[in-house]
Amino acid sequence: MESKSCKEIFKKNDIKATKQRELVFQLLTDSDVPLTAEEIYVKLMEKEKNMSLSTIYRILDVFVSKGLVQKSNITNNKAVYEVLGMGHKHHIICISCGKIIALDHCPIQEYEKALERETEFNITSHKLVFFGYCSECRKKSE
Amino acid sequence: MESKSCKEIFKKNDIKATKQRELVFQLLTDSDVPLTAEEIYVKLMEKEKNMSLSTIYRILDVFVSKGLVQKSNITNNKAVYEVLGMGHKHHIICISCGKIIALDHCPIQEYEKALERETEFNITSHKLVFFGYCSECRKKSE
DNA sequence: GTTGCAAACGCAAATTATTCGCATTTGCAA
DNA sequence: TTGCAAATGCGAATAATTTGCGTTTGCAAC
Repeated sequence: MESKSCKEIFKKNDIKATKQRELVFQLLTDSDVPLTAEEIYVKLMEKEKNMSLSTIYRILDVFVSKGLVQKSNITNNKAVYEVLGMGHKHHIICISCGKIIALDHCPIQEYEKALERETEFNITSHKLVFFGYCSECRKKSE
Repeated sequence: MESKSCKEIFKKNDIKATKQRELVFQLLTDSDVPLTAEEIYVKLMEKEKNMSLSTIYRILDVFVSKGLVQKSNITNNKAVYEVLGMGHKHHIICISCGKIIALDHCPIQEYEKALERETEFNITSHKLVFFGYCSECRKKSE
């Protein structure tokens, strides 16, 4: 059932269905946090579903270009990926433990309109990330 | 006069004054757009003020750690740096020509408070970037 | 069901931004 | 002027991501 809808999504988006792509998409769909390419690589290894890291990068690029997946460069090193239901996501990240939480609500849609008028840009997207300390890390440090 | 205030700023922030640091700081102060480490490197070369790229990175790290300069990882590759007058900056970047404009106004301060209550995070900072097409690139493509 | 071929994969090497180690130089305080 | 910790320059190391290329695979036509 799951894999069937996965194939349908691929077909609808002109993505050739391969074993690897299904595995990556499934993993992202099942995950409740954004994942890095390497995390996907490791999780698949654990499931005995080895595949090349470069393949994972290529697959993620395809998903991103089709709008199925959002890529976010939150920190200065690794990018994280997550499936997009509807609408884009923002994030809040704990600078102590590195935990990343996705936020569905977007508080700046009206501001974006004003900014378009002000800057004469045609704005197509935006990214918003909050940094701080999560409740667990705050408790630990007390 | 300029260089004097530069030395004063260094002294006030416990930063040892060196020729290289003054050059980098001056360049950032004079620039009306955020610069990458490599852009700084090239601009100084053009002024016959050669210095090592790794030194530039180290100097920028010092400035950032003292709060004099903001480092922003807007795209997935190069970080950009800019001096901070007061308050942080957001950005709008043209996905056609790559031009980056800094925005002084911050539209999400109230939202951040609400988010702190909602997520139990202690939020210390955030990043906001808009992507789109600037007026010049839109004119060109017409 | 075969066949053919473009597209996808795996692997290793390349690329790119950034950092690090270490020998040399420099700013500043005594 | 001297001494020494801190800063610099250089090249090598790192780490994430991309790319080249030979092999494999999905799928459409037969």
